Amino acid sequence: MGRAPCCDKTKVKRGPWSPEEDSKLRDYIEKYGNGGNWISLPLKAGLRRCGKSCRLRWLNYLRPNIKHGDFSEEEDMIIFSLFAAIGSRWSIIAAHLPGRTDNDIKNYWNTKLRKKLLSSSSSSSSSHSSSAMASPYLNPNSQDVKRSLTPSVTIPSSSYNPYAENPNQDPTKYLISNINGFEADDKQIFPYSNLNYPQDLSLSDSNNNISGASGFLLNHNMCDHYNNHTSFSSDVNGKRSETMIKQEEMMMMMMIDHHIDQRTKGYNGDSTQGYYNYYNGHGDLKQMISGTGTNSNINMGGSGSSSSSISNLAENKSSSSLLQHKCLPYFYS
DNA sequence: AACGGTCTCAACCGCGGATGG
DNA sequence: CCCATCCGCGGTTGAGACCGT
Repeated sequence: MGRAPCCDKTKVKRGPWSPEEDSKLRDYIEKYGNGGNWISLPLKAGLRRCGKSCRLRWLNYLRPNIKHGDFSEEEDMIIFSLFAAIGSRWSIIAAHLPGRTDNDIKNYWNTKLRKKLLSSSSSSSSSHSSSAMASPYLNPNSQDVKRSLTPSVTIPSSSYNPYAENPNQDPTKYLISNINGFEADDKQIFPYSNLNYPQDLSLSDSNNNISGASGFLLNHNMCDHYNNHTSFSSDVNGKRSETMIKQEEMMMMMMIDHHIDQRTKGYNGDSTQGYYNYYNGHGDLKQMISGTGTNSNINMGGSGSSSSSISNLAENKSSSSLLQHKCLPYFYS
């Protein structure tokens, strides 16, 4: 016995919305809101539509400040990064892309980005590219990743090749799930659904410098990592699983690569040094973030003489405003 | 111009979770 | 607790647009 339908489908209109219906729905919601009840809204608004259909139409199309089409390369980058980190949680990804809807991002992924990912992962050679599509963290086997990390990286090459071992499996899913390595317990590691992240983060800093986007992603990941460090440190049995370690490694690789990528574009954002160091086992993450460590290897780098910890960066007005105002509270909360 | 294949994206479907009685 | 209801989400569908022949 199946689930009862949410409405009587014989009495509601289905299919594309007419301009008149859009107008009715928009007018009603702008005047009264949805009243906390989508099911009863269509009746009140004089629409012969299912409440769920109204909700969808509003959220995906009529809602103010919706952006459609023309995803920027930075948005691609963010989608790639978040998809690699959390998978197909479109609503969460959408929350990081102001004006974009989960449906839009899902469609965009399925029709465009997914293909680009597959094409980039299948072309193994390439010099380091600044293109989001060719970003080597999507293919940890790439020579670029190996070159950008130290020889201590010990990721079995075959296990990351979606074609070598699982030719019949959806290569995208396999690739991503192996980058993540945490299909089963990702909520423990990246509990995005429970985060208190501010939803209004902009993607640029106060100077409209895109390095803010870099810092945004980077530091959200770092926030996660930091806030859940105990989850990384051990499982319920007090052990660190290979999966957990791999997750950390992969996240670090992503961060490093993303920053290298940003720098090749001429952005002078946060240094990658701290991530290298952490990745290479020289730093303690909490020390690295708080700047309390004594080993210079644990600082967050910064180019030239301006190396600093994250907390120092927070004092620096030239650093990302996101870092200063949005992310740090989460480090210290 | 006609046709068939492919692509896009708005909309639908059904499930799981949250909430409240 | 249990149950009913609703919300929100991700997967899927299909009509129309687009493109190549």
